[in-house]
Amino acid sequence: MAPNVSTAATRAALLDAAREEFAAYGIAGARVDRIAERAGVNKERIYGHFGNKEKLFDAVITEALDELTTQIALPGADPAAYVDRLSAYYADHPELVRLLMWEALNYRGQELLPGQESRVERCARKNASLAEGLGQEPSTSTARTMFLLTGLALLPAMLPQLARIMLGEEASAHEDMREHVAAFVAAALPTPKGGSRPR
Amino acid sequence: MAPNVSTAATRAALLDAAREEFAAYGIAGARVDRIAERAGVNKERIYGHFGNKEKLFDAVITEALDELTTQIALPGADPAAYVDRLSAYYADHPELVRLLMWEALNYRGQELLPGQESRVERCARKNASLAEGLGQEPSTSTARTMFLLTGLALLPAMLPQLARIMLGEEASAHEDMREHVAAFVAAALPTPKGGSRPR
DNA sequence: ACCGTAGCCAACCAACTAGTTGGATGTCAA
DNA sequence: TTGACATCCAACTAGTTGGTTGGCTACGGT
Repeated sequence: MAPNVSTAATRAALLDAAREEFAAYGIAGARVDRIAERAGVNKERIYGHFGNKEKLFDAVITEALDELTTQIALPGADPAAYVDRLSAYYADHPELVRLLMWEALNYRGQELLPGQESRVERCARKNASLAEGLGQEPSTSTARTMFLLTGLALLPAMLPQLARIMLGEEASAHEDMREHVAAFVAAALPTPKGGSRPR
Repeated sequence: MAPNVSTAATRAALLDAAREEFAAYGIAGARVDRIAERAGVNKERIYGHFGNKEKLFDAVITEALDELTTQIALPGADPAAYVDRLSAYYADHPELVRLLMWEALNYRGQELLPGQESRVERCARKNASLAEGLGQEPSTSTARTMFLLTGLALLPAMLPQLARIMLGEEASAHEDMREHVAAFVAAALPTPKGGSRPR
């Protein structure tokens, strides 16, 4: 029979609990017992729904990236504005930043990433949008720029300890930092004159 | 009596082994037994020299940052060149990048970081150097720029899985990426005209 | 010669951990 | 009514782990 509401609710509760636990502690540091407890579900259900700890992590990061995609529009004609709203999203969702970091540290170079095909596809669309906004054809160069924009938006949340050392109390002024990042990007990337229209 | 060569050698071997283990697996994922085995030293010596696992990590990252400081000159008048050589250093020492990431993920906001005072001091010197190179006074704004330059140099090694998704095979072209980062920085930051001389 | 100490070791310990097992309950189709 | 199956649970298992302990050896000072 089709899974009923209760099964879907169990799965959702486990994903929510796992997101918090993996964001805080990573894959090796997360505890399966704690995830189950936080979800109010038996530990065996984690294995029933997801198979093992690592597949649970994959499901968590895939879901978090899906949510990002539904909420943040493509770069378009204004990369600085794009970086600004992406920065704001990451500031509001530090768990996604941390999940990407744990994933990066766990990455061994060749194996497929969770949801790889759709992630590649989405990034290609972002690259195309950025290229159009810059009045250029999509290329490796524009993809590198897209990578740097994504990275710049992530940096403040990725390196809070470095921000603290470098900026002291000002490290808490997140909005000022976001403006600084957007200004940096605006200076680095020319806004195209005439021609291209934003979508 | 003063520690003899053998004691210093034990400590050095433990630090080397710990650097590899912590870089690869982080604090929670590292195994004390593996560190001791790799160092060719009894596990109890870790506790004898460092106290506990977390203090060992602190010693490792402090040593790695000390080495960075001895090898990379201050920003000076050419921030793009600075980012280029910093990028090259991080590309050659991915273990430092990873240690900074594990530290970031372990950071809980308020507690002192290992070697905090000297790290703050070094960053203040970098900020002063950058500010002078830009023909400005050191300020929170120049400190934010310094933070972004440091972050840009770190990005490719910090997010290899994202680079892979966004750039495909081109993700392995590290030198091209470094040039792209340096060009991005050169575009974002004006080179001062007249006035300031590089140190 | 003896004593104290530094530095080292093998073995140990108490607690922890991911994953499994045997069984219970509810639902639906025959 | 019965059987099959999905979904759930408490208890368990086999192995892991950070840190400790009791003792050995070498060395230097008295």
